[in-house]
Amino acid sequence: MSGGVEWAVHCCVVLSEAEGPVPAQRLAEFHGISRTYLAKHLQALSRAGLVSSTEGRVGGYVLTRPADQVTVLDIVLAVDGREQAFRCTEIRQNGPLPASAEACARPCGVARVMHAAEQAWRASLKQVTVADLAAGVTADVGAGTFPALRDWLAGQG
Amino acid sequence: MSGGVEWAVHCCVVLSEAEGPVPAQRLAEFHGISRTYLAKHLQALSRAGLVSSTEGRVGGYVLTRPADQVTVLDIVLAVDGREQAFRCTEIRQNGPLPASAEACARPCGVARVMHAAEQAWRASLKQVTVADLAAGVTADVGAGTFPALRDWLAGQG
DNA sequence: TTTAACGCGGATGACTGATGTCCGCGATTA
DNA sequence: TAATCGCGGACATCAGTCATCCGCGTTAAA
Repeated sequence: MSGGVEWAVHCCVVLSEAEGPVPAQRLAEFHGISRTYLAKHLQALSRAGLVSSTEGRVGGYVLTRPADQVTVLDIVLAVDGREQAFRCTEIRQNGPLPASAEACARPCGVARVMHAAEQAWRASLKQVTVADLAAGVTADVGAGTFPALRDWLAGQG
Repeated sequence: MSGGVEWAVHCCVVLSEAEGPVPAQRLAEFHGISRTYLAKHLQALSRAGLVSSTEGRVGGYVLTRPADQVTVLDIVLAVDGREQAFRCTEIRQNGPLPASAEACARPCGVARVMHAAEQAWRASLKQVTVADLAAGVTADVGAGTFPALRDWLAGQG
């Protein structure tokens, strides 16, 4: 699992609490991470339609949907891609006793188990929204966190 | 997710249906995969205690436990390691507004969500045993599959 | 007793993907 | 006109996967 997912989720939480477009420069500075590399992941979020970007001088990123309609799964799939982590190489078709062609119409039992587990993983991520995460931050580190964030964002602009 | 997991699971299914120790050579030949590389994964299974190895001339691998007491999760953890796929880099402690030390006693909300999803993934893999997979093979490709496998294994010995 | 088959672990190299940077382009605003 | 910003491609680096080979000790058959 790529580390860019962590950055992207944290950025979405920040965007959900910001009042206007936030440029990648600010997001990177706020999180203490690489600006150029974070830009890649933000562009992936933009291509997936999760965030909207405004170009030009006072540009930046805004959440496209309300925070309670953006799940963590949405972000993970946008950054890490939609393909399954398990890739069946069909080794049942190899060797001296290969499976018949008609038996290979459906995926093999091993692949089915792996894909079911991945579905469970995705279902778990789908249950949590960016709004839930933002509420968790307030509960964890205090109600003053996001006002302070907004002040810092405004002070930089 | 490493491809060696797929090999290891298939090998465990074969071992569950074999009558005696099966050497890595046979397992690799049967699946049409690299012998030397498969040996690495089998050694990982051995270190994890899932299979027992007998050295020497007629050596090979045997399942240590009954097939209905070996879960797919056991195999995955043995081959791919027991660490979580998501690694929190604690970016909440970076930047101009770092989280306080006491707030960082517990993992952050993002990490909690990711770890919960991984737990769901593991729980799903834990529900399926090697015996279940073997039964699935019989259902998918016919009851004659494992007898033919045993014949082939005996014929090579 | 010799030989061949086998498991084990370390060293090694190729390859793939993740990570990270840089540059040029077009858009927008001061 | 200049500065800021998003976008995409090219590029370099690095870690992990994939795969091979070697030497060692073990065991059973010839």
